[in-house]
Amino acid sequence: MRQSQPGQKVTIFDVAERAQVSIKTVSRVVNREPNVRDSTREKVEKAIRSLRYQPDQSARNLASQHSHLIGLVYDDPERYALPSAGFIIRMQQGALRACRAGLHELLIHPCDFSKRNIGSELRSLIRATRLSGIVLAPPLSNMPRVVRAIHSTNTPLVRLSPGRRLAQEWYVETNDREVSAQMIDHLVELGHRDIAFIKGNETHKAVGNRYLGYLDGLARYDIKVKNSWIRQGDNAFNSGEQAAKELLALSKRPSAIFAANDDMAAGAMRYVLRQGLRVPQDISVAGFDDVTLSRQLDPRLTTIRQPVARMTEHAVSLLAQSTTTEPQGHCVAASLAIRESTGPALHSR
Amino acid sequence: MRQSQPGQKVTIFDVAERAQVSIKTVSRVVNREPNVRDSTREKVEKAIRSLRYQPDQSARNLASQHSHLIGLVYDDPERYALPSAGFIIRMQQGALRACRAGLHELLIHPCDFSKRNIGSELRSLIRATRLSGIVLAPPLSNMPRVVRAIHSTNTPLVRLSPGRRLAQEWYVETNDREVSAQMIDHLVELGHRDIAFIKGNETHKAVGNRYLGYLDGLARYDIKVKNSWIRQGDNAFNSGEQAAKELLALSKRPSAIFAANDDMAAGAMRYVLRQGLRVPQDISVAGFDDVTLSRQLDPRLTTIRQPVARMTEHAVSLLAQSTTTEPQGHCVAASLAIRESTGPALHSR
DNA sequence: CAAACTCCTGACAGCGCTGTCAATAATTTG
DNA sequence: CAAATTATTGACAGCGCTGTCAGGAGTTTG
Repeated sequence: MRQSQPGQKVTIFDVAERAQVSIKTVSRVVNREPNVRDSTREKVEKAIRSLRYQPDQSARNLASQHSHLIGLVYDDPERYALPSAGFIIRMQQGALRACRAGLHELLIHPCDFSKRNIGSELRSLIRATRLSGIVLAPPLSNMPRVVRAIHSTNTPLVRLSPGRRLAQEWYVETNDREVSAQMIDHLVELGHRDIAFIKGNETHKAVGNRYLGYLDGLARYDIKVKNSWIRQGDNAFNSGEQAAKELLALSKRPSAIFAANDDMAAGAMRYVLRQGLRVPQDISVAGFDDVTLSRQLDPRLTTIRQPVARMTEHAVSLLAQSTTTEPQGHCVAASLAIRESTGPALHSR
Repeated sequence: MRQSQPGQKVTIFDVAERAQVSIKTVSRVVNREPNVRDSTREKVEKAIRSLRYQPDQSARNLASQHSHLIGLVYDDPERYALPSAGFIIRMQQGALRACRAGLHELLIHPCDFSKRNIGSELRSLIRATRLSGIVLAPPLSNMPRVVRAIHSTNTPLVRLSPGRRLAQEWYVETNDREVSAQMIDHLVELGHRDIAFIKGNETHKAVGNRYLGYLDGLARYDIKVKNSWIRQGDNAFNSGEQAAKELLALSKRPSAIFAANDDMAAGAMRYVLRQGLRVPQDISVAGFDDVTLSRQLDPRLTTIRQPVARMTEHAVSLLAQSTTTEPQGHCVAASLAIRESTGPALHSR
């Protein structure tokens, strides 16, 4: 009786023979197809276990005309200063989790979103590897050219935080706007009413939603929007610093600064501290994203944790259903991470 | 005459027909095999271009019995606080670059190095996907169990910064020890002679080499090694803080602190600053790794930049030759990143 | 000029699996 | 209980490519 000898490859034939069924039935069991009698299934599973059979991916791929490979496509951070590394790692982690649960492997494909020919690049990738599905991260998920290119290949696509959603499309998004308003709740609870906002770059639609959430939050407490307290940043550290400089120069300065992302919040906080002011005693600072940096700052930054991993995880599992189900969207909730950079407002000042 | 219609799959037959050769000859051209007449090669290449033919990976994989997939296996950072995210991203970037140059795709496989069964986990992965090669990052690259498991599958393996190198093995390493001594050069040039060292966890053999480099450096200038200035850390931020505390408590304190990694250096710097001392005016601090954090500290940390991306890039290209060449090692040079946390020693104190 | 090479090319048999479809077994229905 | 329906299984033909090997073209040698 043949046992799994190291190096020996166990094929579906071996399993079929051992279980006294046809290879097709083994295939059914492996692929979790319906219409297999329970007793047969068990028999086959037992044979699989005892032989330690593992289906050969390449063969499955060729025969089934798709690769069981999920592509995770995101903007290449090589151009950035790598602040997004943590973000990418978390995306990968979530996607990997779902891939393992299904029968998939993960192919990562960073690409430079400023390049013209991403469309054809992705088409090549898809043709060559026969990707079974694609998860597209922002800002690529908001680029019509890219989305169209993928659609033209008929490859199932799930977009992450798409700006405008089209009908009949798969997507996963977060409640940016809502949770952004929750940050205002938090600040108001601490006694703040003079809350400034540093806007981000609008290319990322999601970042725009954060501003709307800020407005929602203020409205909820009948706080009047003060335009001088709303500064435009560009998502980068420096622009946060600059915005803080402008805010502190005002005759009436805010007691709290909420930035549309952590980098800008960090920049703002640095400026505030350098001016000899204390955070949070003199001014509270809050960000959005919960990047690694936010926990390394002193004081640690209050921010909003994006459930990035859960988003990609969900996206991949949607992909698994995509052949059988109608397109649908999904919202994964973000949550506040309250740390030391926000504190009670000192009205006594 | 058939043109590339979107969605239409172009097979090797189409190309063969167009170029008036057999499919085997097309295959030869695609795979860059020798023994094809130049004129034939050009004819085929022209046909490939005009039809935009792309070989089907799955079919190649099945027929050739290997996957053209390179596995990048590293320790799962999910357990860590993600400081290593930048490191992982850079590994991926380098590997991807080489993969694209060759005809490969990259499969990432983070795994938890503390788990018992990584060996069988990797064997499964290899059998299922028929990985053509593996790049193994530290600390996994130093675990005999893991290395043995991979060897047992006869899959080409390149280890990154392996501790002990075995004969007849592929590896890529950096000159940690040497460059570590260069950091001493740098500090001595600034006038320092009282240089403390914070050792790291010895599991990472490479980290041990950094300590040796420190000793080499001191020896070079006939500086006597002072044991009280050598503290043991565990690679984490806190242990750096603790070490600095011990160092500052000494009657004769060092004028510079060199830590075996950036996290510990950052911890040390935080403690120094909190004591009201200035960096670098009162004490210089240097690290090793050039993690993202090091550029976000204030002052920015002088450190050593590991050419991580180039290491993996090289590793993948070694893999490509591995079938034809004898195993060999390779050393990629690291370099100093001198920033604001190191400065002239003030002997006048 | 035949013999002995080397270089180039093509025919053909799979690689290990899945899709299709037909056959058979089990179950329900009138 | 026969007929109709549904559930379960297997035979077989590829999926699109590469490895093997044999044969033809081109070159060199004695």
